Amino acid sequence: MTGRRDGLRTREEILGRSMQVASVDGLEGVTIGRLAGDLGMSKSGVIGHFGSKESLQLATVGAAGAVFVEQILEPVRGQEPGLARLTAALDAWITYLGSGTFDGGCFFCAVSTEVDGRPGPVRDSVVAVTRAGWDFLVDEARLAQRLGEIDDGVDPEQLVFELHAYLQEANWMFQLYGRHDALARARTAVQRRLADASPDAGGKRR
Amino acid sequence: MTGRRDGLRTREEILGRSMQVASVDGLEGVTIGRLAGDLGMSKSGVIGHFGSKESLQLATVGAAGAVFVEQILEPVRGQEPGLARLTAALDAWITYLGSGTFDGGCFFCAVSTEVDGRPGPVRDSVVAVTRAGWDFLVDEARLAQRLGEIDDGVDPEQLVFELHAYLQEANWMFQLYGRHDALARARTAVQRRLADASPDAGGKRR
DNA sequence: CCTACCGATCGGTAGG
DNA sequence: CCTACCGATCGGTAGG
Repeated sequence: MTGRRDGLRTREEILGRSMQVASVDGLEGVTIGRLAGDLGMSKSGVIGHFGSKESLQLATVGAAGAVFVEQILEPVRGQEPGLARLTAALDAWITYLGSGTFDGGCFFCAVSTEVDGRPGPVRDSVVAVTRAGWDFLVDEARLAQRLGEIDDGVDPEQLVFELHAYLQEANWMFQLYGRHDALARARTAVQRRLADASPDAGGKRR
Repeated sequence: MTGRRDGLRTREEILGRSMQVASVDGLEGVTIGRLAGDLGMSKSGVIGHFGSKESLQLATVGAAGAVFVEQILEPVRGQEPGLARLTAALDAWITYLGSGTFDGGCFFCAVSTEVDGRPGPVRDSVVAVTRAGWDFLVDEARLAQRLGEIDDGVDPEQLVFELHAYLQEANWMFQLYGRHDALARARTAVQRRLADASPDAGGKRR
């Protein structure tokens, strides 16, 4: 009984460390020997929980997806669907970028550019998780439009393209240049873009 | 005489291959043995031109910076300074993203997220080159504002934050999802943002 | 530019 | 979960 529980706990410790390492050095930087050294265990003890490095990478992506859901999607479940929830999610997303949850900043910003040129299950998994985040934003934007909170002339996909761009740019600028004002710039950009998309703004075509 | 010329040519062949590999698999993916295999030469033949892997990485970043200057900054030198040149540079930048110049898309998009968590000369070099591109955009935006082509209420850094975000998002979406419409979305976003920043648009505060 | 080699580390397995 | 080990590859050097 305690054996199984300890096994699950060790597995989660491995995944926790693996996410941190991947956020800084990418999924290729997650080597079995390094995790073993960091966690004070043997290589076979690490890999035994997953079977192969690819399985470990897939489990790491899944664990990071769960963190994303927990930090951005869960907190906004209580919000009114539509513009209120969209705004709250973007706010939580920017907060997450500066939260220090991962040592290397946004896990998927780091990992998606790493795997985008390497076909295979790991890439497919990263595509699926990031697409879920993207689709969530588009769905809320579409709903907001149907509710009359966003002007009819706006293309929801184009709107999300721009909003998501601010999030990625903020993480890039913060991580590469250490500029803490990047997060404030993203908030400013999001507010401006949503204000322009409101029906009150007269549409502004698109 | 031909000896020195051949040496320089080989060096450029190594750097050309190194840039391609780095755009797909990152600077850590550029291993001496892999380059040697790809180019049909020995490992010592490759590393002899640079002395160490770090020097090879630095030379690769420098070579990619030269490509960036050649494809984006050189073509817009003939444009009128200010808004015309800013617009032309953004246009050339988006064209570069879809040009197939590098197998893995924008070299610096791939490499900057890789090195942002690894202090050292390679990171410093990537910071310097990307900053030069950023500063170029800010300088042109400031000039455009002084010329009355951009409204006085606009913050040039905030404007460039948003414009640069569209460029990065386009590369991200294109590389990860294979969506060719990402480039058109970036053009749409750039046009809309610049139109909103024009004095004719009445400022729109910021 | 080459061959031949160095110690370290890689992912992974055998056997317990 | 461990030790002990495998072949492959890593960055780099010696000597030519």
